Amino acid sequence: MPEGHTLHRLAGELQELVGERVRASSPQGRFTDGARVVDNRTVSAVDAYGKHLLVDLEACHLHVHLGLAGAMFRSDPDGDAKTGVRLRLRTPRVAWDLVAPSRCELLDAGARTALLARLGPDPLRGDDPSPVVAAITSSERTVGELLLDQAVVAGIGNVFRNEVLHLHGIDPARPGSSIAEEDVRAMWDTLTTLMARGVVEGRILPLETPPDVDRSTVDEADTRYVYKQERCRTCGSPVRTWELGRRTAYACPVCQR
DNA sequence: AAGCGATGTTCAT
DNA sequence: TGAACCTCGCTTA
Repeated sequence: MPEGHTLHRLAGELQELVGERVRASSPQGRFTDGARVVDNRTVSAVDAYGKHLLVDLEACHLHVHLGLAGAMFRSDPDGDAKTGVRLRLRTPRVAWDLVAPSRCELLDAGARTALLARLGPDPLRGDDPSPVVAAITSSERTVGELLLDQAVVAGIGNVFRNEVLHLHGIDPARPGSSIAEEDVRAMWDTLTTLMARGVVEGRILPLETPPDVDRSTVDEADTRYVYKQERCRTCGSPVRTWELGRRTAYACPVCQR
């Protein structure tokens, strides 16, 4: 499921379409008009910004947001698409199928610019974290809410926010203004590391893995410190859960202050 | 078979 | 603040 690392990984895989003329279709029928516009255009660029995927086809911009349930997968260009496929992009060599997106739309240049303008710095784009530091340390909103606000930081989802706050011993309920600048910068660095690893591995794993553990055999669900855990994996205390920023916050009342 | 929640966001009230 | 929407898989009946 998609946080920023999923989209950046996907954008990397989709580079194989750059320079290719693609056939576009909407087997599901819910993007028929858009597919008609895109059909037979050449892909000029594919990029991820936070959780947003942008596919530029000449003067046309395709915007995809996977939401909670969306996915894109590579498939056989000669086989039939599954019925639920919103958009299929096909070359003679490969087909890419988009399923269950929350957004799949065409943007003009102005709308594309406006979309990017409302996103904060993205740890996976090598952005300057200074605006994040300023936004968090000047806000009375909780740091847990701020980390999920895509205008503050782009690409963070509920796993990364809860895990990074735990790794830095910070209670999600603290106001942003109570967080030291160096702590925000340190969290940014952790996010950069964790998310980059997520791009490579295709899933979210914890910061540390014992040296004797083969990471490929690790069950992803068992590797978080607090997210969806009964007990804190650092100290064993029961994990506290509550609603914060419209999502479930998970935190250790002992480790996180 | 039905219900619900989920690594998400937008729109209506 | 609540509902809606995208889909699927797990839980409950």
